[in-house]
Amino acid sequence: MYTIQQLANMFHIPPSTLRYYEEIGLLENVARNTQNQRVYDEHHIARLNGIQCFKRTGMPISKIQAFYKYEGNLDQNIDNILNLVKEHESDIKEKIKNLEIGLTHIQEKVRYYGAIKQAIENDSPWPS
Amino acid sequence: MYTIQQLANMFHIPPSTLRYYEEIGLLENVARNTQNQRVYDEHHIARLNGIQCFKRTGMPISKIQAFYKYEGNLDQNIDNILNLVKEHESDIKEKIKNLEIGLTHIQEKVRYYGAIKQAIENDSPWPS
DNA sequence: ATATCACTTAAAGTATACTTTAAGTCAAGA
DNA sequence: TCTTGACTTAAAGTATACTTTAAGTGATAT
Repeated sequence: MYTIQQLANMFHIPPSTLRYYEEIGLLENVARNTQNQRVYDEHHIARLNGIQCFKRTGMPISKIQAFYKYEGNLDQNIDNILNLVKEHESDIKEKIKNLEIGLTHIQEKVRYYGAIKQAIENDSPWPS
Repeated sequence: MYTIQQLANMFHIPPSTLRYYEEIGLLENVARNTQNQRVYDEHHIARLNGIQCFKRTGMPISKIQAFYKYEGNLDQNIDNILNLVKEHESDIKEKIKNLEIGLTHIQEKVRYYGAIKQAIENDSPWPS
């Protein structure tokens, strides 16, 4: 049993984000204590781990919502959920490819400006 | 010499985005014809290639702006620009790492739900 | 008793990066 | 001449994903 602040610390997100995730249906069945304060459990920990995995890889909220909607009724949605994760797999691979192409260009720029810096420093080595 | 529509086609972006980039200073010195219409040249082609490289790797507009600001006065900003590109290099590497970690998790899910799908199909192979 | 703290809500606000709209100009084709 | 098409502007609107604010509740600390 966890308070909203404990979960916030655990996942390095503000409490407001946890309320927001609940509001949009990403966190479900959040219990309340006698003071009407949210009480989370292991299910929410697991769910948040999943959410953070999806978010780290750039899955939009709408798709994360769809994923957990399908998860809640897996028998009827096994094809949907399989398509969703496969599609996200390709998305990630494409993102990695783009980043790798971009990385080599950026590294060229690092070398290029590094060389210019050297040239400038050699041009006036002892500022008189 | 290119019209806004030609550049838009070339870079697969709407003309409004080209106007927007000019408005925020990413595209500079755009000439006008007698009809007051924008006329772009090879410098803008080169600049847009650079911008798209930065954008593909997730560099925020504010940083792209800073890059070209430094580029315009390189002598005074060689350290700034070198820091900027090196920082972006690390950003890209971290993004790739995150995506690769996420990818293995997603691939586990693909296998997991694939197995479930098989199980469901074997459970009722001939719907009577 | 009172202040403080951790929570609660609904609604409005923020950041980023465009995109759309409305109103207008200019030149060429029917 | 009139319409069409490609452009122009400034301003408002959109999408995504939160974040902040304002007002309030209830338990604990002084």
